[in-house]
Amino acid sequence: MKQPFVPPAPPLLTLEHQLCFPVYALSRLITKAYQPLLEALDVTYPQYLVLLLLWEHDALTVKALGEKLLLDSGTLTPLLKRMEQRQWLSRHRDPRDERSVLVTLQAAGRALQAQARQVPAQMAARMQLSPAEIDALRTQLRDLMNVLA
Amino acid sequence: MKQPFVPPAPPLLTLEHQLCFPVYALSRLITKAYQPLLEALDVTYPQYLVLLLLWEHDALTVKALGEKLLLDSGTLTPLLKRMEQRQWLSRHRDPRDERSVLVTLQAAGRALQAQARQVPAQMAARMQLSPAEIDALRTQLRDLMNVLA
DNA sequence: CAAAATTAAATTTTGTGCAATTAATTTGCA
DNA sequence: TGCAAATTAATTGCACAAAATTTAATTTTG
Repeated sequence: MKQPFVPPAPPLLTLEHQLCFPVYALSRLITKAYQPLLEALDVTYPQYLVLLLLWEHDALTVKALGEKLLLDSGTLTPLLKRMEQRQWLSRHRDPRDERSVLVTLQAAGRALQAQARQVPAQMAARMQLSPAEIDALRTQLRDLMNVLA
Repeated sequence: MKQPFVPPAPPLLTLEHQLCFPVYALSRLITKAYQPLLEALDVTYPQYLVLLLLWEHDALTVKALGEKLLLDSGTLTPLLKRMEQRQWLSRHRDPRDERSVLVTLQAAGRALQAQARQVPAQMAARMQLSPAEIDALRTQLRDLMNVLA
């Protein structure tokens, strides 16, 4: 016999019902999935993101990198210093505005691009998503980013 | 006059074309969005996730917490010690298996639940998504998690 | 039953992230 | 011109996050 309907109190305050957790956990899973691909280049995941930008733009200020990656100088400075030590990039004050530090891609950093060429396709395969699915999800997440940013 | 068609090399190796970056950035934006709500409870975001689980289960081993949150003991142990210092929880070896540490919610930790009651609704409002949209996105991200986990 | 293998945490090391503070410089504008 | 306000990075301190190693306890096996 059916029980009379009693609306249960919505159990919103559980891990299972949060949107935040899948984003948080997926972010770490993705970083972990990149790792075997990136360690061939001896790059960490955030360093790879910096390289993606420098491969496109060749030189950017710390501020510009921070705006594009949503990271502040407290995070970027030590990360960039490590990359500078490996001669992937150089860091110099902009002579026109001594407050700015210009980050410039070096030859060794440029050379990494060739080794990274297959990384996006390998990751796409790993995620078992079609290009269209990836595109749709990316757009959705970007929209949500714009709401929160 | 139209140029003859030359298929451009697909610019996959740019930040803009990565799925990983929106996930990574959104994760940090979400943590940041939680912060004003959580600092009223004086909890960090990962600590809040631990509390969500303990509010549901009352007591869990470090291993069980790690499996549910996808975090290892290197991350959890210092985090749990800080929560123990505040009397939100206790940490004791399981007498039946001394290898395991049982994490048990304390009264002060239970009391935080009342203060957190409105957090999920406030976050939902902040994200400007309907319950159905949240649910759909969560499912999609969970699926991707399962592929990568 | 004892050696080997497994399991669970803790510890150590390295690398982000971010808030808050500080220092240097540039810009606006009286 | 001169100087307060704004801008830009660096620095400091704390909290994750994960890999690798260590230690201790338990289970498996011969």
